[in-house]
Amino acid sequence: MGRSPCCEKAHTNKGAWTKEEDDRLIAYIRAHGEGCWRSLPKAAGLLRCGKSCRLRWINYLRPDLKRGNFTEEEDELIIKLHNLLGNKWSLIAGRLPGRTDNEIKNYWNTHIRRKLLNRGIDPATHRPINEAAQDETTISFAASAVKEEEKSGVGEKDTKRSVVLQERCPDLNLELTISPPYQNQNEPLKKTGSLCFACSSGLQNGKDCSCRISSIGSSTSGSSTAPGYDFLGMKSAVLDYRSLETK
DNA sequence: AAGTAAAACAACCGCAAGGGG
DNA sequence: TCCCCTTGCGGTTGTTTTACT
Repeated sequence: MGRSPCCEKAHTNKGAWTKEEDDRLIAYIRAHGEGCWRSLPKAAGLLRCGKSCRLRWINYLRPDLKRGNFTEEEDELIIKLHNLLGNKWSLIAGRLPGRTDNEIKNYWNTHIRRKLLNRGIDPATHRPINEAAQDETTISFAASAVKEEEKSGVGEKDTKRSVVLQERCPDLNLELTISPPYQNQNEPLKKTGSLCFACSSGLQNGKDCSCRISSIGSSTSGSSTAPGYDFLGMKSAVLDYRSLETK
């Protein structure tokens, strides 16, 4: 027994929306507000399924949407957030007013991935490509999860998914203790090739670069007593993440 | 101008989480 | 506590547009 379909497929339109359908949907939501997507199509006189209406509204018709090209600032913000959150497009979208998760996802796949690759950065791990390929011992959030999936080949999809989530968003996991990858604490950061959040995002020497700070021995970071505290930029990243609002 | 490839965008599908009965 | 329903999310596919030969 499968679940019942979300709608009567035989009597629903699919594909591109017409102007008339858009108008109907807008008019209905203006009059009644969002919500009750399942019953909305019938009430609004649309031959669409509720999911389709919701998607159309959220991704295209919402009045607060900011259409047009992404700015350089938005680009960098998306990269940072993706580094932090992984493919949590809705969370990323929550930090970009007027942008939708779908829009950001598409933009990532068509523009930013290539941009990072051009910078020599693996878009999945946000680490330099050659380093990711060579350094098998260093933890790489996304890459390690993928490797684990490939290795195991077992159907424990959920387990794997949660592993990925835990590793990418350590702050969410209240059980695990987060440990930075092994790193000789006496060795200067430069020598080990570890990068701060900014550098791993391709923003070498940018204003967010903490490598520089670490390397000149900033006392504010307490780097001598807490090496690795700035692990992949999580010092700032965690703070950022905690301020995120869920939709 | 026509054909083809690549890029960009919109929409669909399946799954999971959360809430209510 | 369990089951069902609704909603939301992320991955993927399909279609349209643009660039190139």
